[in-house]
Amino acid sequence: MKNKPTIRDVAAKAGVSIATVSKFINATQRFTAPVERKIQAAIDELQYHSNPLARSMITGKTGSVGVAILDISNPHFTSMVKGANRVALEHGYNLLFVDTEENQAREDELLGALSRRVDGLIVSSRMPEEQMDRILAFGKPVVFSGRPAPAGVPSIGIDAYAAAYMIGELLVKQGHRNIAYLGFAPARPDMERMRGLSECLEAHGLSLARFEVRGPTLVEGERVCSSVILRKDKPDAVVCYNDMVAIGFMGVARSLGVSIPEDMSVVGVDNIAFGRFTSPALTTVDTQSERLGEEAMRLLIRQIAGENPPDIGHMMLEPRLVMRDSTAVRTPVPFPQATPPKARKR
Amino acid sequence: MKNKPTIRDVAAKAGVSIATVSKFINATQRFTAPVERKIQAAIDELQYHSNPLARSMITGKTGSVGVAILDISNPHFTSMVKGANRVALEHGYNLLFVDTEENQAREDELLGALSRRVDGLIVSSRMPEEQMDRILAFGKPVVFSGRPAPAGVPSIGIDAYAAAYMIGELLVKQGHRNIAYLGFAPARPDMERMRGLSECLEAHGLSLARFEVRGPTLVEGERVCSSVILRKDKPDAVVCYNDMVAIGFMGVARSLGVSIPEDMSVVGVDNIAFGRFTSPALTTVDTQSERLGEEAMRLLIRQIAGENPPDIGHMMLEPRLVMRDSTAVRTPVPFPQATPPKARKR
DNA sequence: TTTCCGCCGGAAAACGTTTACTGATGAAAA
DNA sequence: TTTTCATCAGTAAACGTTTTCCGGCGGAAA
Repeated sequence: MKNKPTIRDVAAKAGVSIATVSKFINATQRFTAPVERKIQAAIDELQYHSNPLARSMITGKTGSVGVAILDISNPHFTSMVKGANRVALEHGYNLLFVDTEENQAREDELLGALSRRVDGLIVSSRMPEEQMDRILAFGKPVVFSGRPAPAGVPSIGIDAYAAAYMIGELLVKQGHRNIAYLGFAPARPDMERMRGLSECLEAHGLSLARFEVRGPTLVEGERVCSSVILRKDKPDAVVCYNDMVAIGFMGVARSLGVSIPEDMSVVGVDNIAFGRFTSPALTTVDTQSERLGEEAMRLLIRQIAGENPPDIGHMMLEPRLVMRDSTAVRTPVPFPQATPPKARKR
Repeated sequence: MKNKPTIRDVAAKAGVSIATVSKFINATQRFTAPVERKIQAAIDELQYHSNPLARSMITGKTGSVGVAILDISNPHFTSMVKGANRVALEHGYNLLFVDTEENQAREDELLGALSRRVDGLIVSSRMPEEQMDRILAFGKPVVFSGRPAPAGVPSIGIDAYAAAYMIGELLVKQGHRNIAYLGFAPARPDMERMRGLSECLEAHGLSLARFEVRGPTLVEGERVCSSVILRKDKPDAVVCYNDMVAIGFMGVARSLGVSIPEDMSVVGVDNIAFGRFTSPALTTVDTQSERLGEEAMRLLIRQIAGENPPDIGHMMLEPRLVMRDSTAVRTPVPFPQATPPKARKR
């Protein structure tokens, strides 16, 4: 009485075999009306729900997909998850998610545990290279989302290089001459952003100052702020790894008496919803977080359905500049202070 | 070669029986050194990981817990999830989560699917009353978090009444006389907030204006803003269902030329991280989101471990006022405009 | 009336484990 | 040397399904 009813209970109550019940439930064969009626009645009465574990054992399908994200408290990722969740649901899949920030060391273990519980995996966390083979040995379809993927693995992301270049162009055009980047070293997506930015500046004969944050978080943005503001050659614009860093940065910048954008322009990346509500509202680059999740899930589901990975390949979303109020045009200083124009070419 | 190795493969390679391998893996029995060595070698070589589904079928334990949350894009919930995730991990559980906002209609179905996949469930979404019996029939331990629970089900939450009362006291003490509440009707947690606020105001001889938002979101806060600002008898303070609503509200209030807190005070509930970065910084009540998740998970795990629900019962976290800059003291208007003092007592 | 075929429903194997239960082996106790 | 007993390893049943195969039944065709 206490225990969940099994298919056997239903079969007994309906007076048919378990095979018949199974086939009825899965609509894999039709039966005569009285039989179907009896089965349905038994199911209703017992409140029977088939055991997904047992089903999965047989079919090899679980009906869930895993999502490994870096940090669930970052709105960029929650948007992604929301997008992914929506299309997963549309296709009858559930989401099983792992916040890798918390785990790190246990990631390996988690992956192992996950591998039999899901039909596929979306990896959105940055991850040490050595973990890659683990992923590739995952044995199930994998899609990388918002981060560079190893060769042969379908992936989707935004063009981080283009995004950064775009920002660079904007800032230079606005007359900024002393631009700093707040990012973190080890991750490759960061490399792309930085490369785009510095190559853009180079093209304009400028160079890029660099400050390191240890993570894409509000508190890191706050932490790093004082060092960039107290720098002897204070930048007139900072571009941040993402909106979180930017928002954190702006918060303490203001409390330190630096007014944005008058004294310094700030731009972020991601276009999280809260960027509209800071003061000043944050200029940023939209990375289409939700769409990223949606497309990643579509890619994954197509793979699960058995389509050839080769013709799926890599998908690149176009970034879009979102102009708000944290950047302002400068009357550019024609040349660095106390240095004759010629010297700049040295 | 393509297929995942099974325990049988390991047993064959090690030259022992599958029972021996199983017992070795689960450390449920010791074996002689050479045997253990052979098994370990076989496992390493084959990269064997036991199939959690098959294990679950036998043991009846899944090693995962489900979390049903209302809306993953609300930082309050992500904090909760983060807390829950942390202690789940500590106890060797994984998190399986469901964003009920997206589902609504399918919630029933999801619950059914979930029930065999998890060892317990944390319910944090508001949910139609009729779903309750479904939950109670879940057959696995359930904890309600941050929302009222049916009798007999362990739960944890903050004292919403106290929180609201606290806010009321603050506003009245600051000299506000025309206070409005932005909430939504059907949910019970909302009722508690509203009751606390209105009873507090009543105690001071004031009454509460009420505006309806359709959800605890930024956009709802934005949407409702104009109607409260354009109201003939414009409130001098609004308390919002949560920080999301408050932040949205403040955003459009500013763009409509209402300056906060000079023209109007605003206070939220939850103390999400972004509240520090709006301008003005948001006065709010801390609901200990992360702790809420942690404690909910502890409660759940204790239940799963077989402790008696009765002596677990209900847990209530104390709210804490977080004073920031979106509220200001008013020089109270001694009596409503154009109305003689006596009339107020009517 | 016989033959054939399509439809309905059941028997049983399989999925990959865990876990009684059972034997066998050797060492310690008698 | 025999008995006892703990220790080590294996056999087989069970978990709740899906799915293949197969037999039986009835009606249509001959």
